[in-house]
Amino acid sequence: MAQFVDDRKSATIERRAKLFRGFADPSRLAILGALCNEPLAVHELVERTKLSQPNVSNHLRCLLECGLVASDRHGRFIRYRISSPRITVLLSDVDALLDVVAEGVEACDNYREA
Amino acid sequence: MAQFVDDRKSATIERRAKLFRGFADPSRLAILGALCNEPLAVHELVERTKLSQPNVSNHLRCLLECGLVASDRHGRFIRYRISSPRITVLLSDVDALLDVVAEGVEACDNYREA
DNA sequence: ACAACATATCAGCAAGGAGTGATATGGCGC
DNA sequence: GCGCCATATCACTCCTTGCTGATATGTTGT
Repeated sequence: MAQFVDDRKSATIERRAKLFRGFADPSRLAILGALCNEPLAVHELVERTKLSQPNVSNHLRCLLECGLVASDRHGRFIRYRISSPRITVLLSDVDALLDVVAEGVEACDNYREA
Repeated sequence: MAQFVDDRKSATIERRAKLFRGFADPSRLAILGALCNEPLAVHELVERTKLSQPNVSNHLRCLLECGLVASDRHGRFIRYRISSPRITVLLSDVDALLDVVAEGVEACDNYREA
């Protein structure tokens, strides 16, 4: 088993932090969750997630740029889809970890509960 | 395969976001990385990570409360350790996902590059 | 060309969250 | 009990980030 990185300034840690940051918002997770179910157009995502259109659009911009989603235009519609099955793996493993620490996470007052 | 959650207000999504938030900081990841290698006392973590003592202490408080780490006092020293192997699994998952999206994540200007 | 529809972008605001320097608290040795 | 060492906490500052309402841009149908 390789050594784990502990240098705050290392590229690995920076990248990891950035990627985790991309998942660390309820609205973002709602969009990803919807897309894990099936590919969807923006207005469909707006409907599913109950988020505002500009908000959804802005999140999608970031997801697209990060390579977490991909898109195809169909006339007026742009359909978005998850770009890698590793995303669903990550969500499952977060849930597995939550099984162990849910109580603590809930009790912790360090991050907002939105 | 179960349905993925897309309701921004659901407890599942809130919890996930909160847990991801706990990993979404380079300093936090540096501490976790060090602890994945071996159990350490605060001053050792300060040394390894090059972070300030109050900073390390504050992060540890949160990690402890969330149940991500556990601690044992040895006289003057309090040694901290990772509480679940699922944490290392999650880090591996993120690395696997980064293999696919590193370029995009790096290019994305949406989150700070610390 | 124009209107309707779908989506992206912009500017501004408010809240969240990380870090620091100083200080408080707890354990140990004499 | 006191001084030293280890660690926790506090108050404040500053930067980051998410969202909104308005507007811009792109596509389609007539």
